Amino acid sequence: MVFGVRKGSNVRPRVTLEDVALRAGVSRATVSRVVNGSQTVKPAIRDSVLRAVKDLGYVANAAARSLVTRSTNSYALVLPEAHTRVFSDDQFFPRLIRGLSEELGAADKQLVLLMSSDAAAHRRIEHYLLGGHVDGVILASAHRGDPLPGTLGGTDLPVISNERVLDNVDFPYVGVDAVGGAAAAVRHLVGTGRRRIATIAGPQDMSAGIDRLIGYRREIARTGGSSIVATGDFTRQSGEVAMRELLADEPDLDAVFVASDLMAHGALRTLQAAGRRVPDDVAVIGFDDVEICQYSDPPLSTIRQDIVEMGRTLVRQILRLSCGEVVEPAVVLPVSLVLRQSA
Amino acid sequence: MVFGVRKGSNVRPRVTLEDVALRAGVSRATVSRVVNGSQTVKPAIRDSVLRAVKDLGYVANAAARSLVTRSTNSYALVLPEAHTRVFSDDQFFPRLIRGLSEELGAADKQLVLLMSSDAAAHRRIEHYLLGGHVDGVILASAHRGDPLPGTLGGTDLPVISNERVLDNVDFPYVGVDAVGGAAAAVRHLVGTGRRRIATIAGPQDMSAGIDRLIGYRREIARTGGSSIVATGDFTRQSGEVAMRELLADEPDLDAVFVASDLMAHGALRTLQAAGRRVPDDVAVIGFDDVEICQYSDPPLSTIRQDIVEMGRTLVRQILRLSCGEVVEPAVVLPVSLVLRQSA
DNA sequence: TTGTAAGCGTTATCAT
DNA sequence: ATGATAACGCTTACAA
Repeated sequence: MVFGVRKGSNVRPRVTLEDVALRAGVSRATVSRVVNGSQTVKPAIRDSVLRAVKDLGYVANAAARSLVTRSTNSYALVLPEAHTRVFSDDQFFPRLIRGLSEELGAADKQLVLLMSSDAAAHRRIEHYLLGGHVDGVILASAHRGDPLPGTLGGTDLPVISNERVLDNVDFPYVGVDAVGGAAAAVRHLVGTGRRRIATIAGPQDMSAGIDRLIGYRREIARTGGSSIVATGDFTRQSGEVAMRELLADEPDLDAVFVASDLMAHGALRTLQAAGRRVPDDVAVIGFDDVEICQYSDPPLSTIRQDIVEMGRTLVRQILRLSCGEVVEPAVVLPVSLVLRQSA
Repeated sequence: MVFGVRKGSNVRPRVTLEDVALRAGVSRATVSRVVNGSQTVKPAIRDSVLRAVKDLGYVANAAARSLVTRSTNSYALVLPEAHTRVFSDDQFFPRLIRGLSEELGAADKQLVLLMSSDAAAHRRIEHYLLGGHVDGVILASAHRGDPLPGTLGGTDLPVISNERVLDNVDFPYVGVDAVGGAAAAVRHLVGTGRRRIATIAGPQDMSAGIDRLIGYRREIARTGGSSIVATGDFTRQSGEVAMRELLADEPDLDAVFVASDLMAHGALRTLQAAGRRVPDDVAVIGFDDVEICQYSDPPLSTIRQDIVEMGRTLVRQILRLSCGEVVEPAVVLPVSLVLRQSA
């Protein structure tokens, strides 16, 4: 209580290795060995050290350790705050975090969250990452044009992404089979007799938007149909608007594959307002399988992707990467069609 | 490229203060001063140092700095992963994170995310926090019975919470006026002529659940009515179930105040299934103002709380706390009644 | 105004 | 199996 407070109110004299060593009557080196689980310490000594540790409530200082080991046991999740999926009720973000957190926790690593909201934030993040705060970086949903990937590319920091490809750099990534999922949706629509199948696509500056459109186009082409596309930004509102456009342009459409459930939810409303029955007049399939699918009217058929698992896999890869291992450039997780009542 | 790889693949020889000093022809101390913005450095020297910094791409090493300053510039957000609000489409979690992230970013601090999922995770977190990794802790939605607050209480780590009161310890907190919000909802119901007003309460082991029930009871008592309560766990499903109970017990109820929008959404479905018209037969008011309120049938009247602002305020307080300042034991943010069509 | 040097709390090398 | 001791990269008295 008499110690100089420099910054913060960390008053109590910190317990160090030295203190433990003194109490246990051994050297600092020995305490360090015990604390780090070395097998070359005589059991008796080990025990007395452990007792001293417990008595004193010793916990190794992170900074000191990290200074010498050159590793922090922390990993950064960088994501663009602007990302509409992050702050809607899309559940992408919570699910991702849950997966990351689970797997990181199992490895006794920590997650630091970096939101790249604006230019200032971007500078801060870059500085932070380069300052050796973390052992690796998980890049989520970076947009095309985002400068960070480029910067990171020139670094020796391990990076993993969930995007198929960023501007010029390409990091190994872990994604879901969006192309396949979209194609499966269209295939189902075709298989159930739909003939004029439109799509509401997502933003075309990120894989989630691009790939789902690719899958749609591919399958439409395969069946000799022609593409009918409107574009939204993954929000409900944009879904409503896009659906109106579609209806105006192609009044005779009988199905829509929508690149996100939220947009599909919006589309459902437009359809209802326009007096079209779903699925009788027009079938709708979304993408993501968020909770609202079960509560919409009618319940929404969709493509399910396992974001929690994606998070876990992302972690497994970055962990390997930061051990110097080489990992597969791409891991693609499967998706599945879940049928409810809208198609 | 010839350097020993110890852990990680951090190969490239790290640029240190020393390197910059050498290049700029000054001492390490001077470089340090420049980097830390000291005003006592001659402009010419300052410039040449800055140039060297840029040329070399120097970024101060976090661990080294933190070792001597005893501060990390990071703050932990601890939240119980079990928390249903975290992984539903409740938006509490994303909004909180957004607020924290914004305000922390403005202060050039970082956020580390700690999910307390199980006992093992809990031990890890405790260890992590005690290891001096962070300058302060933000405790979100700790449940009653959670052991962490107690542990933290015996520490000199600054802690701020969003719960009015934890088991035995009480940290300063930043909350919303849940009691007042619930009371306002009931008051509106009474004011519009409702007479048999029930409630679906949330879990009674956390402030969010407790306070909303208190507000309901208080206002019901004030108007001489009698309480009719069922309890859920903040999920839609529990809302459906609770509403069924209510209907069974009190078939003549004409209004329900529901402690969360998700539960209210569930209740709406039950009501509809039971052939009760909303708001004609029974009025419904929720709590939270999540996005779904605008899309439910009918759109849901609710109590709006500004979680982003709560996050920001939480940060402001923990920042002050970790500077050794004393902060007000409680900051209570206002809520507001937003009327849509369900009441 | 600038430099020198003493730590900060660990881990790791090298003797013993 | 254990103990000195030298880093690790930085900040900060204190001296000049």
